[in-house]
Amino acid sequence: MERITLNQAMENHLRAIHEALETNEWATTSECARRLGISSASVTAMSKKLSRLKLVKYVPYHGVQLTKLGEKSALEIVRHHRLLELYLSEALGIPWDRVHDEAEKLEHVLSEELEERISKSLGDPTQDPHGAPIPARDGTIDHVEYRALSSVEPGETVTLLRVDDRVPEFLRYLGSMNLYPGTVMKVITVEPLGGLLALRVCDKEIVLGSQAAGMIRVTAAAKAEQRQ
Amino acid sequence: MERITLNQAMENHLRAIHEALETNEWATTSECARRLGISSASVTAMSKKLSRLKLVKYVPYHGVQLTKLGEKSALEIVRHHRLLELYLSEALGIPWDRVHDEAEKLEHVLSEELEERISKSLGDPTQDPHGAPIPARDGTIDHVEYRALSSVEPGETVTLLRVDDRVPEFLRYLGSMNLYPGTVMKVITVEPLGGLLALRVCDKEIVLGSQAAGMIRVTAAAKAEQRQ
DNA sequence: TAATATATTTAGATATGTCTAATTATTTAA
DNA sequence: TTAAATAATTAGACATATCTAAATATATTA
Ligand SMILES: [Mn+2]
Ligand SMILES: [Mn+2]
Ligand SMILES: [Mn+2]
Ligand SMILES: [Mn+2]
Repeated sequence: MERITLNQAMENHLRAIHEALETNEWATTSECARRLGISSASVTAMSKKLSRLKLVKYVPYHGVQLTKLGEKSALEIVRHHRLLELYLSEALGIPWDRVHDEAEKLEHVLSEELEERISKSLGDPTQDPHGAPIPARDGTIDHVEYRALSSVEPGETVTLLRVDDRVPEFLRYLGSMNLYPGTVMKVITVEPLGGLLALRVCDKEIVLGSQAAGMIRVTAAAKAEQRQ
Repeated sequence: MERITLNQAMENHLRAIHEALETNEWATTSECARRLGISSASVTAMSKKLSRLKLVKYVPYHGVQLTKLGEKSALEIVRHHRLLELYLSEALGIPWDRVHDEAEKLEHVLSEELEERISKSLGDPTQDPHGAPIPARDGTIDHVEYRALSSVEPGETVTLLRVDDRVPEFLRYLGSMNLYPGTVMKVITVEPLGGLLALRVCDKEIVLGSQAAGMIRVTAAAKAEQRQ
């Protein structure tokens, strides 16, 4: 598996593709465009380029999938990104709603030596501040089964495992209610039409909209071990 | 003094100009080209651009000087660069010969918030690992008078104040002899032709070539306070 | 001062990643 | 199954920073 030199644009696209593939079989052009904040035409151009370099399988009008080589390359960036998020949060005290944007810039200029020292100084962690798994040095990554909180039935008790890290206001809102990865919560009621969710967390009642609940991933708490 | 958005190329040029102006009245095209590792033609193009933006005074065939605005902008990058060098060295243990190249990449993606937290965590330092002054938040910077070690007369005792940070092999060599900013040294002899320099440092004798001595800046030790 | 060497600029080209508008393909709804 | 809506691609353009080669200016030497 040959070594390929990636530039910033390629790295951004690869990470976007990787993250799109966490929930879908194909990374569609428009999904990548949305994640990257660029036009679909630009994504198509990059899909062709990455395909030429054997980093993705590109099927016109369907989208892309990562090849083995592309997966490996993407995981290197993802590792950079998530290690940085944790380092910024733990070592420098940057609030969890701002680490994503910082990491997005730093991930491209992190040398392997610096990556290694950051990882060591954090004790080779396996989770970023939002509950996403940090790929290991060797390119392996935990594969956790999640459910969206919005799909949980009333009466169930679940553990918060992971939250979407891209919307600062959302993260600040969660933080204000002390909803972090590891938090155990019981779903009390689900509004039939709007999907409004009432939760009990440590004897306090919290109400979440369906959009917020869709950005929160949990697992069944019965078998779910406490984490963090 | 209006605020200007700089991109990476502009930042690199401004820092190169600033550093060239530490020893010369004009930053010449070829000096900037050498520092940046690009062609003179490219430097000319950027000089025009920076001139149009009122960041430099550009006199064709002579070079550039920083305007007030350009000086302020350059000092922001220099602050990023030197703070990062110190942080990488102190907080992450990266050897002093490798921090320059790392900082060169990181300096462009350091947010003001991150800069501030790094500075705080280091106790708002005023010197980088190579003895260069770190500009303060407000854009002020220490102005120290240096002499090149190569211009010191035999018999004089001087204190090492600052070394060129761009050549890793040179820095490793200095490190192997324990020559760091703050080290006091006595010049024993100077070879008349080659400029070979014999020094006494802590009762050990060290011989330096003229090129190395030219990259080391010192001050007269009689009135020079011990530093670091 | 004139000739030569060196430094700088100009002209023209290239690589890259992005855009908009127009076209084409796919999916959804009637 | 056709028509309409949505998604993706193509074509063509643009901004940017770099390059090389040729032309021109400045500095140095004879
Ligand atoms: Mn993130
Ligand atoms: Mn990024
Ligand atoms: Mn440096
Ligand atoms: Mn740089």
